[in-house]
Amino acid sequence: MISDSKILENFGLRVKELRKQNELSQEQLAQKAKLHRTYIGMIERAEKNITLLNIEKLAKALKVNVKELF
Amino acid sequence: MISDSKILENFGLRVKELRKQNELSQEQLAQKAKLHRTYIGMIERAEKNITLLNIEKLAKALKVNVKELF
DNA sequence: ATGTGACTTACAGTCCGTG
DNA sequence: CCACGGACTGTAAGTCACA
Repeated sequence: MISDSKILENFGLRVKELRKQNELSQEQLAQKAKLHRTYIGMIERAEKNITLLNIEKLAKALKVNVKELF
Repeated sequence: MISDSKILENFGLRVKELRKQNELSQEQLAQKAKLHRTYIGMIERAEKNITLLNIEKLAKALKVNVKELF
């Protein structure tokens, strides 16, 4: 746990949920978002405090507005 | 310019807008969000790629959901 | 009240791998 | 296919003096 806030957890769960809906593996999502495969895993497990530019990359790869990730 | 994306700009403008609506100075917002005054300025000017935990701090200080910052 | 340059420390993010 | 680890590099976090 890197923080006592739930926001990273919720964000990670949301990414996982949308990734599944798009039938993507972590690796495929990583490719689409131009991020590293291990990093996607860390985000889903709420182990990293993601930055805004990468949030946008994920939103695009998952075909949703940034808003819908929250 | 730290990126060719507009998301940091839009985010900064949104923070500034909400800050004005709450009639706060950058200094006062910084205090409420437990961030540094100069850091708030950098965010509003889109000079920093803010992380999710700090986005949450700003949302709380501005009394909106994270969603509403986008 | 805010912008800016300079700075150090912490951690975002990558890359190699394993079970 | 994913969780997790170690080692690494780049950049965000956070602060300050001064304009």
